Amino acid sequence: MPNEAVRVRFPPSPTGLLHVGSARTALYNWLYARHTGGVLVLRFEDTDRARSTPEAIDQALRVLEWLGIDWDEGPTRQTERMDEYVSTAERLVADGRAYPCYCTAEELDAERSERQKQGLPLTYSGRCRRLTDAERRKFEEEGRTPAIRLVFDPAGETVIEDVIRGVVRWDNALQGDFIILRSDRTPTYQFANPLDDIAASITHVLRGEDLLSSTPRQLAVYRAVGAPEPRFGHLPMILGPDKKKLSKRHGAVSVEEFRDRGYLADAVVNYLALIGWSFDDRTTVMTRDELVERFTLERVNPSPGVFDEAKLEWLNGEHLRLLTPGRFTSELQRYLDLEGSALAAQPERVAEVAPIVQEKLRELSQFEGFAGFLFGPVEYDEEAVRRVVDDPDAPRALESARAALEQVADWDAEAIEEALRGACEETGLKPRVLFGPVRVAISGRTVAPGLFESLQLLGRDESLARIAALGRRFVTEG
RNA sequence: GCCCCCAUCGGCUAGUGGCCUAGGCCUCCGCCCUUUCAAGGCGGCAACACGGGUUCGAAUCCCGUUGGGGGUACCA
Repeated sequence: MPNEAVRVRFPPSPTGLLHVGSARTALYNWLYARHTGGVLVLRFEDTDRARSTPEAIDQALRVLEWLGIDWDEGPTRQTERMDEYVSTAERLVADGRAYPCYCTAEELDAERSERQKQGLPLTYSGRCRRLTDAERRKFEEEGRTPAIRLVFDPAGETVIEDVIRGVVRWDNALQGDFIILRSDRTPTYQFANPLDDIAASITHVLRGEDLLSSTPRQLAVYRAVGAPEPRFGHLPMILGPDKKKLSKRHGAVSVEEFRDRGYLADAVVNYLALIGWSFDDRTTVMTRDELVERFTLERVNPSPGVFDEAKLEWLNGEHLRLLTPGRFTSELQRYLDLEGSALAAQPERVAEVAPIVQEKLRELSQFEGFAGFLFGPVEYDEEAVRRVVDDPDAPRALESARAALEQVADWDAEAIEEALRGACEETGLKPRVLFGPVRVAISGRTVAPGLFESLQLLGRDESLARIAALGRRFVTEG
């Protein structure tokens, strides 16, 4: 029943941190492979030796693992296949499909600016293609080492049926012969990339739109070596809030930063899937399995999308709530360990507190500020304290709460709630008026987990002590 | 300069000629939840870039303009 086995690939160049744009490309390839039961090939394009680093490879591997993107073949590296690129280039020269080019960078620049001036496309003139043997010998004697250029037939046009953009066409006369092997004998991206895809029998090339205009040149390589052509699908770019290509100056753009800030991999995957793809007109929160089941190329959008951190944050909250309590606790503990938080040293306490914050957090990084008062002494937020001090009902609220809580026999959330509501009736104070000061008294803030659960976890003595302590402020400050 | 791509609320998007006085989600604003709130519930603001066609009928098709993006390297 599967027609043609799908074979896709993700070929990052290990020259820096894995960008969210690259991660999205990896994700779409992975989703497509998993959805179709196909194969995902991982390969590192490290022919740019000056910029490629082993650290970047490790980092990319860790990020993919964290995101839960696994691959079926590889990882391979282009530097392992150097001989292959060179011998293929030589064969193309022997076949007359490529030729040595002796032009220097300066000559090329001059040519380009001249064409620029004339309003012509900036393509290579092809002058070295017509060199005589004698001229070649002369250049060699001058010590020039040639690069190899592939002959690009200027006749007609190159047409593809892009999987997500439809028909795209280019005038072949505007392409020009391009370099496939540098003068140092290393291959260019335009050459190594298609050759590797051919070797891996890739059926679908799904990549960013920034690579759309390099398609004709790569197709020329397929044709030169007589390989069957793949389908191409160019994914929309991810933009920053200013609609420019997303970059460092927009803030966090490496996937690791989001991991370190306490985002869940599932939330990041869900969010990334939604930039450029949608399932229908109403589904937003999806698990990894749902994404795999629903992902199709037909629903990928061709227009670029802005990276919206606010929505990622919200989605992360949704995914935090989707976790089972046990899983939430372990994710939280893992995050605290990673951050080197002091709270990480009290895993039992973390496990006790986790359930009462799971409904409220959007990011794991909020935990410490949100529930730190349950781990040690309170740190009073000045603003919160002032609100209590300015409240004429506060002294009465604190005193009645203290008195009521003192009478609680079994110190659990239910009994605590009953006692505090009783205090409301007795004093005639509205719950929000009475509970507010109590909250500040025990947590030091106006924002905290559920009040009754917090009191229970804090313990009777500590709770009463904190309420009394805040009450004393009225004596000294009032 | 030249080539290519894109164009629905502030953001992500649904919409493939009539179901659209354009739907959902995020943000923002307001209200509610006899517990604050960053959680939950409810409600509100807010868009088919512009101009021509085609058609009985256009957000949807065609052309142009404008705007944005990408490419134009011995980077990938």
